[in-house]
Amino acid sequence: MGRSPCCDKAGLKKGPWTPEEDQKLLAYIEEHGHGSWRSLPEKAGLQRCGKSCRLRWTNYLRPDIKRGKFTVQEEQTIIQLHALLGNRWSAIATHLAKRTDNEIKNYWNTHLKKRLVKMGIDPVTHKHKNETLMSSTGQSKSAAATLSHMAQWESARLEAEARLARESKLLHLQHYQNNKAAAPNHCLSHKASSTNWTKPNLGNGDQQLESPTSTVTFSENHHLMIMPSGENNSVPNVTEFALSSSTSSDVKDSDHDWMRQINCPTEGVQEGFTSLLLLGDSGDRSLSTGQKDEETSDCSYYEDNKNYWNSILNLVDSTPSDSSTMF
DNA sequence: AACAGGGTCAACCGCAGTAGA
DNA sequence: TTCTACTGCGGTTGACCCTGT
Repeated sequence: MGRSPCCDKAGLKKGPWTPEEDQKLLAYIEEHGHGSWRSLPEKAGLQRCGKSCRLRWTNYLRPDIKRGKFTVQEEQTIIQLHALLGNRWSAIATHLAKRTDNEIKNYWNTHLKKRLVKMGIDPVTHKHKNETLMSSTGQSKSAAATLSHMAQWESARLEAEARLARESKLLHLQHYQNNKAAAPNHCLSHKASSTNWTKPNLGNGDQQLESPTSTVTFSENHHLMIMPSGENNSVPNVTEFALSSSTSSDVKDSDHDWMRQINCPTEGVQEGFTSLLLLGDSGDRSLSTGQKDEETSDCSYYEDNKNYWNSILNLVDSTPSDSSTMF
């Protein structure tokens, strides 16, 4: 596995990009597409390595990037997806419209992680510090195993979906580049159009991307939703894809039933752990509403944990209650 | 006004995975 | 099968900015 030596070359510039460099890169990609990143700098007249150009493009210059403050919904999405996926920023980024993995990673490290720590929640496990003490009981153990199983399954599904989204994005970009000559369009006013991804206007500020397998709705004000796409699906849907992948080959139909049971609506799900977390930094909150005595706390922790994961699954689960097509 | 310390974020580094010869 | 070239990803760094003293 030879590692790319591109950045070791002498004479290549490092550090912050100048507006002139940005302009060169932007102009070149608009004109030719990025093609091979390695050869791009030379062709574009940049004294940079290809890697640096790619990073600048993907994290800053790309037209479909939203900058500025994260909304509460975005924060919630990040926290919930992080609980499910861990530090897989690119996978998380596929579920946040117009945010880059780098931006999400930075935001997590500088804001969200600290907030969790401040509240006594382990940012890695997303468990309240007290929860560790409860883990020795049988019920908690089985609950933990159940939740872990659930998380693994969802993780595999999301991973597959993220991969699919990436592929579609690529196709979309290629299509965009191919169409550029016919219909010149400034990069920064780029409008999504592709045979694989469409972006209908929902008229309420929401943006929707439709992949061949599912429709991902992004909203400033609403939870992320993934819905089965229209009737003309010639490609297996995301869930089927995930289920057929090696990472989730052990998930059988019985697991789906099991998932359904676990995922049945629970009172207070929408006000789960994360929502409470986001509502304020008031610090000394308990996991459940009200005070718990010692005898009931174990059960309550289990309930809270279940609610937490349910809220996560509500977020990522594309399954409307009656959509038998998904399973 | 000057300095120190902390926070933020763009950019870099290096590993891992993959495609193709 | 092996090697090389290349891309993608996550962790880390460091310059810049802000705030408090």
